[in-house]
Amino acid sequence: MIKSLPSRRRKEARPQELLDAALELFVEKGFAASRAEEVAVRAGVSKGTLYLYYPSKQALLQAVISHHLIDRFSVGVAQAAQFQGSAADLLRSLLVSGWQEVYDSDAAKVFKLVITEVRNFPELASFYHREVVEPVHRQLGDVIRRGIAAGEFRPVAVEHAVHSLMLPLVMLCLHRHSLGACAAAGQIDGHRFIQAHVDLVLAGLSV
Amino acid sequence: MIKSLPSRRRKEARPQELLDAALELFVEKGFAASRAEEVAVRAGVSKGTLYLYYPSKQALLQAVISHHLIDRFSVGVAQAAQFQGSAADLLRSLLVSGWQEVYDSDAAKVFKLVITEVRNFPELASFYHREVVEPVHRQLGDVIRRGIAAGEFRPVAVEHAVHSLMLPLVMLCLHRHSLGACAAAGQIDGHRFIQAHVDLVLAGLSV
Amino acid sequence: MIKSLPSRRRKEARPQELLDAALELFVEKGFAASRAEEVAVRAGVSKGTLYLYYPSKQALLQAVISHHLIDRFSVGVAQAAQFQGSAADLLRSLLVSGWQEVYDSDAAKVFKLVITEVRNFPELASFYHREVVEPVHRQLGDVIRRGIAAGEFRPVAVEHAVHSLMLPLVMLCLHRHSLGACAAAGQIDGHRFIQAHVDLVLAGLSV
Amino acid sequence: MIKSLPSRRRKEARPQELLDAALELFVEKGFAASRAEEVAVRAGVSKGTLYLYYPSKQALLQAVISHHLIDRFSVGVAQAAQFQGSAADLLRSLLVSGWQEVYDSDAAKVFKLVITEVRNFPELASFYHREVVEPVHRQLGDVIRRGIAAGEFRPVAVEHAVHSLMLPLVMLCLHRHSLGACAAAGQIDGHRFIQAHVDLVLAGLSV
DNA sequence: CATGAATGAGACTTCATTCAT
DNA sequence: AATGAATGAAGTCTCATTCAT
Repeated sequence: MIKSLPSRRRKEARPQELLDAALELFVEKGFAASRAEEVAVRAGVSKGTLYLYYPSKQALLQAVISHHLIDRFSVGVAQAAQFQGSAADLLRSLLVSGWQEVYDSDAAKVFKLVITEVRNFPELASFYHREVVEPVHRQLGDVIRRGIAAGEFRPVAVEHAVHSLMLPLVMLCLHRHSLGACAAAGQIDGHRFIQAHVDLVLAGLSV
Repeated sequence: MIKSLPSRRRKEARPQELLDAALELFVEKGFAASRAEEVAVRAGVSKGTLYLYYPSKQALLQAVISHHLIDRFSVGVAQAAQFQGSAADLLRSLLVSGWQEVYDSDAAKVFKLVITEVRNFPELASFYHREVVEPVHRQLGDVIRRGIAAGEFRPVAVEHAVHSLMLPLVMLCLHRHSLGACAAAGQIDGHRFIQAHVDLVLAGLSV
Repeated sequence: MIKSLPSRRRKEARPQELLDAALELFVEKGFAASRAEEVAVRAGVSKGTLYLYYPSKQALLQAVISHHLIDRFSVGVAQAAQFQGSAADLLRSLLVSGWQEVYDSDAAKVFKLVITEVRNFPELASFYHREVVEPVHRQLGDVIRRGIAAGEFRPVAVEHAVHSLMLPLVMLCLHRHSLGACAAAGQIDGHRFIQAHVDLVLAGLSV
Repeated sequence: MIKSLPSRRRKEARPQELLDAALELFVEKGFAASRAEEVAVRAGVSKGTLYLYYPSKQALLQAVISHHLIDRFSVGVAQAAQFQGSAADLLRSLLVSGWQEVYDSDAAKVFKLVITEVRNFPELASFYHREVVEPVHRQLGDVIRRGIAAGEFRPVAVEHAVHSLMLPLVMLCLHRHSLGACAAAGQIDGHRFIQAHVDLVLAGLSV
């Protein structure tokens, strides 16, 4: 077998390569329908090696999800606090380029994985809530509240407005890795939709 | 074993009972992690009886999905065509109570199932697109175009507006049967959100 | 369902129809690979009806074999005893037309069935030996011994000579219902071979 | 568990051990009535290991038959061509010791297996015909034709004479592994019968 | 008598996990 | 550390047999 990298370097990269392979496969086939051996093969190692790094298939799933979600959505709160412009500009700044990036990243895959597997692994629910839902809602909710207080937005129900902003963005990620991955389904131009959607909701929010 | 109904009557109900049990279980655990025998037990029959009605576990999945989606979303087009009021009123009429009902129905579960399983059963993609995406998009798109033509709505990109309306409603259904089913996750008041979301987007659409 | 015969008559014929269907199917697929229901269907009755006549699939097998072998090969001994011609003529008379008939009959199928199933149902061995091997060997052995005593045949080992006569005839029956039933295999003209074979062996026996 | 051999060595022997166990069991019980696990146990491995080497029970059957028949009967043709003695001597040389060996070998079991299973696996028919029937018939037919041409044999129908020679030898193999394996059945002294049979038929062939 | 829906033991096959090398 | 042969629990599906109608 050809190894293009020195084995020291490969060894250190193993856990990451396994996580990548696992994420890809779990999103593609679902956790239960994915074979541990295929994860290993995609990562370029043998079945046994997988078990050197992760004690079980389930532990691998949890590592995959933790790895991609921890600390990813809890940043930027401080940055938002000191933003100078309007609430609408801040939301645009936070959401458009931020979620275009998410949409293209592995985090989009992780959303699919969480939605798909959370009922079999309920501990994922609190983890996901703590690492994703909570920080994002706190941040966006604060900005919307600030906009309402400043007379920039209509006095809407903040929680619902946050959901109106966010649910389509999450759904877009899910779609990309479920129906959107199938030739027979309609495609969505994600980047353009994110822009259009944020614009539309902001128009609805403004006085 | 107690049999409260004559077997003739039971027999006719079997396929439906099996479909109901299968939908419930597949949504709960995912298709691959669900055991055929548990579907049978939930339907109150034995393993063998399941195979009397469906030749394989996969055929059962397909029957579940077909049963709930066929013809459900292709109705109401004619009704919309002759609607007299404003485009906004028509959209509200179509979406709010319509999707509150969907949200409470088995169709919501089927959305979860389709998103979860479509990559393992790609034929679901074209089926879902034909039975759900296509009719809904055609209908909503037409109403929005009518609103734009009448000067009631701003000239937005119609496809994106449809997605802004629909993706959160679908995501809401998915959420109900994934994270929303877990105690540890945040809950969403679906009915109120549907109302608030449609209102918000319509506000964003109006001139 | 159309019943072309009065049900009284059909009822009386049931056991025979079931035996015929079972023989055909067991020879075609083997006992273990044959389904009880298919026997019933071929006999034109339902699965349940089969069990009204035979208590189990194995009982059906035993009935099939008994029915076709009992008393079929133990006849003709007396007839042979009073035959006037040469031993060779007697053998020709007994074997040629007699085994051409066997070759065309259900008995040929039963040979296949016995050979195929005897190791799973050892009681078949003694039954077959008593009803077929013993009578045939006694009869043919006697004729050969008479021919040797009369100076018509060379003093060969009688048991081996009987086998030289009989084994190809039995093998011919087996072939008809195994390889011979497959298009891809070579065919044997059974009737002509029986004639030629008996002639050849009798030539070998004669002084 | 005691493992007397290094696993490398064991591994290489696995396929052969499985083939041997499968042949034995399939001949004993028939293919359909044999359980894959019992094949594995007889080969000293677990159920799963069987599937490491053969992808299905049916593939195992085909491997068993191929393994024992391929190239076994297509040899010796050249040897026969340059034989110097009489046709009768050549036939005796080819058949007597040759088939005594076959009779004692696994090939005898394979004959039983082919006859028993060919109607469920029709691809066996062409395989058997190509690997066994064709080479043997060509070879024996040539020798008989040579004997007739040399005036050593009577001008008999060659194909029938070949069958008169061969069918009893094949039947003898079948018998050994069906009725002959049952205590309740009559036994045949195979080696002596082969000798006697070839002598008898050659006597019948000679002018 | 006849039916065929229902059952559940049992067979094939898969695959997560272990462990000797 | 890495491998991959081996295991056996578990899952899908079949089918002989039963029994209510």
